Amino acid sequence: MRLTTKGRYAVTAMLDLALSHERGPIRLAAISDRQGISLSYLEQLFAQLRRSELVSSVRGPGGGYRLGREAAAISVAQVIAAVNEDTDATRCGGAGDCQEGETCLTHHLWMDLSDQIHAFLGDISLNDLVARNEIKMISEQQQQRVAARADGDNQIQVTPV
Amino acid sequence: MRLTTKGRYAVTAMLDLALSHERGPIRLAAISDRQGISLSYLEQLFAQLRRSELVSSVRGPGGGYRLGREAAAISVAQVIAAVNEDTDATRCGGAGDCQEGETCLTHHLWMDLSDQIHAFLGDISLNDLVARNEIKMISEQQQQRVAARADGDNQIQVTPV
DNA sequence: GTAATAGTTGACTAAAAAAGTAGGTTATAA
DNA sequence: TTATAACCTACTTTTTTAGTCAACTATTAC
Repeated sequence: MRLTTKGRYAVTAMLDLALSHERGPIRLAAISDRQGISLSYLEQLFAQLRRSELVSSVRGPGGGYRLGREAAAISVAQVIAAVNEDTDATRCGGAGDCQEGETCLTHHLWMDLSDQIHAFLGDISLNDLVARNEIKMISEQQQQRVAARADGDNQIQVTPV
Repeated sequence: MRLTTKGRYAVTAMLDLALSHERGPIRLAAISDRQGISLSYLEQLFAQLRRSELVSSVRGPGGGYRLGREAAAISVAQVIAAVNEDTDATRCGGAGDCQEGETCLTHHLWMDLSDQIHAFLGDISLNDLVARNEIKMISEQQQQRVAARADGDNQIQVTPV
């Protein structure tokens, strides 16, 4: 079982996509700015997300990424699984051959825990997250911060959305 | 968030203690044999478990480890916490300063997940595990295997308990 | 008192994974 | 035809895991 920055980044990036998907394809550079994730790292993650068909891409100028299907049909568990973070808590991957081919003493405990985590993460869709008030507020603050930063850096007036 | 062999070993070893605690202090070497965990590694884990007062030790011949308090009063969550596996799913440890001092987009999601895992693992005591039938059966098989191994290796007749 | 037992401690190591970097290639819209 | 942005591969650094090793101390039994 591991849940690290990688899985968290993937979910955060997907949520960013979900929040702004009506604005057409979203550039990874924009996600990088808003979420503070390195562009190169995002590229790696999105390669995996694409293979799992959770996103689709548009190349060239004006291009970027879209959600592969509606936000209500993408669960947090699917996003985490796509970047190879296994939410399985057992050592044996559920096979029960944890200790020299036999079942280890705590196998059933980890199975139960895995089920819990799966049930929890599998039941939350990106749409559910988009609807949450805390998330809406954080998203707005992030957009303002990015706009302010562009303003200060380049003296370019950014048109508010 | 991480749950690895370390935490699993700790819980397994503590459960082994709980299963045989009426036989007096248990040597780590015996746990090592039954559970297939390296003795040196067990020593490290038990040093941490001792600091958290989850076990007490008896030195010298006939010595070993005992549970620090009754099995019903030790939760799986406490054991895992004792060996430094944090069941916290956030990056910030719950502080909410995940992204350059601000709260990241998915902070609340990971907080909720942490709560779920904590609630689940905190509610299961070693005693609960001891009472489970699958675990009783696995424990018996392990004892038989160890006895058979000693028999074959040394031609020593082991007195059954 | 001496030997055996069993916990106690700390330093060290190999392997794996995570996290991030760097540099180039390809498709496409303007 | 040029700028853009996805795509891809290889590499590096850092952290963590999962151990090993060696020496030390307390206690019991003879």
